[in-house]
Amino acid sequence: MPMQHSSPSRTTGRPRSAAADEAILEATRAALVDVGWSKLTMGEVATRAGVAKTTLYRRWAGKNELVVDAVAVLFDELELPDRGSLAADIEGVVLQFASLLDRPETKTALMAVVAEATRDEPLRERIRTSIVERQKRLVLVGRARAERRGELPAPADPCVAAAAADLIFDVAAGAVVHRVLVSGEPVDQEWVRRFTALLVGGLAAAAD
Amino acid sequence: MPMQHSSPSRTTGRPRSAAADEAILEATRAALVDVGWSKLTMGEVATRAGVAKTTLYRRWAGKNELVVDAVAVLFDELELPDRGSLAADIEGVVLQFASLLDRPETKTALMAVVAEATRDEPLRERIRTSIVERQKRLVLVGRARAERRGELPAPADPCVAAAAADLIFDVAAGAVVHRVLVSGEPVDQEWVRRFTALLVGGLAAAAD
Amino acid sequence: MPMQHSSPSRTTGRPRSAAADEAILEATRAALVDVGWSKLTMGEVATRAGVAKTTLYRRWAGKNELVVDAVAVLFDELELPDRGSLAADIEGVVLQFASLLDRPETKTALMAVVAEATRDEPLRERIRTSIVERQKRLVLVGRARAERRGELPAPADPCVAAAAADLIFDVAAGAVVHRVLVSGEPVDQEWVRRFTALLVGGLAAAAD
Amino acid sequence: MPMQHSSPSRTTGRPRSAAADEAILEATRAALVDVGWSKLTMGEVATRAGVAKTTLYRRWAGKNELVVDAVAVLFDELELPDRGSLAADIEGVVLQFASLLDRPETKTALMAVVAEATRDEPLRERIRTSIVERQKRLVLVGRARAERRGELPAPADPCVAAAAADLIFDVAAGAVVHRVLVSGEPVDQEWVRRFTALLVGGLAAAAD
DNA sequence: TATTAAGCGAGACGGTACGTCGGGTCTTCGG
DNA sequence: CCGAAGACCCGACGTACCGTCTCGCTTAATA
Repeated sequence: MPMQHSSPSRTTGRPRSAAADEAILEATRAALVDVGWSKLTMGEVATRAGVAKTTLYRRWAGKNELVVDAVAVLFDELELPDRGSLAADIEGVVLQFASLLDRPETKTALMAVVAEATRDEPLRERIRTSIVERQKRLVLVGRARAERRGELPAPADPCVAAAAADLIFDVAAGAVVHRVLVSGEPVDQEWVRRFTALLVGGLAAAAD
Repeated sequence: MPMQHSSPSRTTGRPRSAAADEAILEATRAALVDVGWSKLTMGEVATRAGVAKTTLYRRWAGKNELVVDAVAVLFDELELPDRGSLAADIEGVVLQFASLLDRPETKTALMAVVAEATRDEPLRERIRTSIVERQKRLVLVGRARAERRGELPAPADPCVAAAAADLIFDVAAGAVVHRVLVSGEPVDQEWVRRFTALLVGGLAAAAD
Repeated sequence: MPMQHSSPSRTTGRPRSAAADEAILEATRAALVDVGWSKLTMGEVATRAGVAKTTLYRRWAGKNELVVDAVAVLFDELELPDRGSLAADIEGVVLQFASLLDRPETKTALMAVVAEATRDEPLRERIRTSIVERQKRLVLVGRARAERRGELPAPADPCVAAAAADLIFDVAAGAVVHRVLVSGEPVDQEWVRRFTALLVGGLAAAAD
Repeated sequence: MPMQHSSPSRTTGRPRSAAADEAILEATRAALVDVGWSKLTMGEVATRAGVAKTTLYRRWAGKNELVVDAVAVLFDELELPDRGSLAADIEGVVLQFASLLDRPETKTALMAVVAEATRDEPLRERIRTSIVERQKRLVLVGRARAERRGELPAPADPCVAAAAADLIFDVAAGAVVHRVLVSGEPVDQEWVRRFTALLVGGLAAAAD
């Protein structure tokens, strides 16, 4: 997962330590918690992981890529259990997402790598595949479930459906991120309730 | 505006050059366009501004503070002319905001300083007062206008009104930011139309 | 004494404070004792003297010139009372000179300004007139006294006499300076006795 | 020779470049010639040597230590070939020493580091072992040779002998240094002849 | 089993930027 | 015109990380 090797698969020589990989990612997360993104150094990560700097650079191109990989796994925790209604599903996942964003390692890292990505297309792609697309899947699952429940009509055009899913994703994820990181206000029960009402109401209105 | 002086206003000694201030901020914006946030150096800014590094440090504590001030003024361009309806007002301001975020100096800087701010309370406060609060005002203006037009009911409780404004702000700003910087998709006429429909529908539903 | 003014003598305007001059030199000596030559700064001297940096630069061209003037006055303390014999005179003045060199302000400053002077002819001249020539006078006085006593013959040629005085001066001053600053050994009674014996013996032998 | 390593000899890691050492010292001497001591900068030396500043600081604590090492090697050139008599030996070595002191790199550096050493005991020690002691050896060699020739009596007490050697060293080195650097007069054939006469006369007188 | 190609730790390397300090100059005000 | 205060430009400081490079050593798959 870390880096595409020059040779798609070597066979000779000593294989890379699998243990080192996880130690490095773990050390990266720990360092993010302790010192934050901007004071995170490759040397520090290497030391914490009990590994030489060379080993880091053999696997990741730099700090950006390393941190994306270290943080990406955290976003796999997000789940969408069936809570019985569209509103309940939304409230559940929004709370989950907000509490994930509140963790120090994601809080300090996420916006930073996004900022770096504005001038780095490969990084942008990596973020998209490692983090963004995995969350967007939740929107599709939730939508399908709501349709099955009859809460939302099935879209006529699959292309329109995709655009709608993108919109919902940007609105939901964007609102939470903005609330937490920019406004700096808590995503509490009350806010989630109001946000969900707004979103469900908008979806219903748009469906007419 | 740059830095609070130790004494609110000294009288002795040579006064600080007012011209330098603007030259520095302008140089900062130009450098952001050319090299982006992470490769922006204080030395480079000083050179571009025709100023000594010490002059920068005398006025700003570091790169973060400098960039916030340099970028903040751009957000004052946002306006909310009366376009005749709530939907038209929202579409107008969202398009404005999106095109502002698309400028290279804001695109590269905004997320970066927000990321830094997660570990720096004074910086967070500076961002809030210099950038965030100025935008939030637009929400209040738009809401009042919609109420005057009869598109939205006047809220019973001013406290509830404030929370609603905050929510709308986080949703609108967050959605645009996420669309542009995270999803990396354009905020075009079509997307704005769909987003506005969702938001207006949600507001109408919530008002009932 | 400090600096030759651009106009040999002005008449209009506020005259320079005479008190400032002495305060600055005194502050310079004090700072030399505290921090030594290489960490001595003009700003520090100005602060200690309760004077603005501008005032320093109006009177001295730089650190070198200031320190020469500050230290020069100390060399005026050297005296050559008649101790009854050439050897006693030499012993007396050598001890005086050594104890002067042992003072922290001279110890740290003297070699430093001499070093600077190797690439700065005006400074070399200033050192010569302010410090060196004043000591050389002692040699002439001592020689004349020894001749009056009949310990040394009067030189036939005044030109030869001058060269002899220069030689004695370089030998005496050089030996003490080298002993104190380079060898780092004390100039005690015993050493002075041995040195004087060597010098007087040499003079006597050369006189034959 | 440059700096005592923390571990007397490491085994792991990339070894220090031996070539860099000589390049740095050579660059230091060249820079001394061109710009003198007080305008000599570590950055300039690094650039001239084609080396990073960090490499300098990894090996030497600062400018003082670096310059001592750079200049010390020049003093190894001094030799004391047998010229047949004590006076001839002295004249020879004094001329050698004077011409060494006349070289721009020593002239500007020697007094400077001695001045610095007045407030820096480790530096003083470094100067002593790297420069001073090596010259003092010449005195011992010359003395022994003179005794063998019968020009000087063998000293009864070895302790007295050492003190005498120290005295001669301070007188000879001090006189030359003072003549060249303080008085700023040339050490020509004539001066050397007169000085040697004085010294040999003094030694003879003291031996009685 | 021996070879061998790569991985690995350590740490020196050439760089770039940092934030600070001091130098010497200037610009203001008040005396 | 002097003097204080302090901002100004400049250049050097010594440090921190960067990402790369040598070292000597392990380690496992292949021959």
